[in-house]
Amino acid sequence: MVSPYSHLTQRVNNYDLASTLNSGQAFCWNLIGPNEWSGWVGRTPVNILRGVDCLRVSGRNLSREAIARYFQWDVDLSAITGTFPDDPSMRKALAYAPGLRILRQDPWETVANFICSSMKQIVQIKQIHIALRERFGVEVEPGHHAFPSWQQLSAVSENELRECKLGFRAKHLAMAARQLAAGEVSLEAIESLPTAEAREELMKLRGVGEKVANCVLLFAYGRLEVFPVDVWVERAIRTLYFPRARKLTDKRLRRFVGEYFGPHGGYAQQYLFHWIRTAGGNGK
DNA sequence: TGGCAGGGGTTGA
DNA sequence: TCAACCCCTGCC
Repeated sequence: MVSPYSHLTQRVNNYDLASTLNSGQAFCWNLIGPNEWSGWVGRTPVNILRGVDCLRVSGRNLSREAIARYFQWDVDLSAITGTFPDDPSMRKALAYAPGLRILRQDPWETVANFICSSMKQIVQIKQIHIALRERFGVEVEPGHHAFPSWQQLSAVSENELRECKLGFRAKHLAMAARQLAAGEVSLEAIESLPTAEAREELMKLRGVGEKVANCVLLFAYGRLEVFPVDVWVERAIRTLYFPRARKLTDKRLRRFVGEYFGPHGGYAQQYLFHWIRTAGGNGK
């Protein structure tokens, strides 16, 4: 039986869909027309269109609740950005993409994506993501393969994963899937843990260090205070906030970002990262 | 067209 | 603290 194709329309203001889908937090979205993207919410393939004052989502068997949660369109963005520190760089980053949101993605898909992200650029991460879907995912609609679950990937060999251009990350992903299958870590249980303990649990997974764990906490578990520091952000923080510091240890930098950027530091980080990466940090 | 450097990180010694 | 891990992209 073919499930019904439907549309959902949500009135929004201050939602920058392009920046949100193109800011290195999700890897399953493709631009298919002016202001229109094709991608996934969990195991549901959807298209989303940015209208003048609304978002229009189309797909089969849409759940408004699941879509709203993924796109976080009910979130009061000004209440979040209002807690950001008021300094020249932060103001420029905010002005550059004022409606940028942090999505709420599936934990396993996020773990897998970020295990694959190490030493890779966004284009390459997307290629790996697509290869994993097409090779191992279930075809839920003609031509649309859902991202493979950890149950599915736990039965896949390291060599088969290597064929998806994972390189040395193949071993990490295969082992992480097997650890989940063996019950060593529960992604569901992490939902209710305090952030520090949740991070420790995630870091038990092979291929998940502090940076990847922080990305998963921020993009999948909604821990908006968590501030992942990668080489882009590190460079940006050093240039923007410590231009004259010859010696700024990693420890001091981490303490600074944890304290300075406040209760939604992860959100602030996403604005800075997107601005630095796409505008070069010069406020274009 | 080919050679080379370097990349959004983790692991293990 | 640091090399090793794969291999793709961008640049010359």
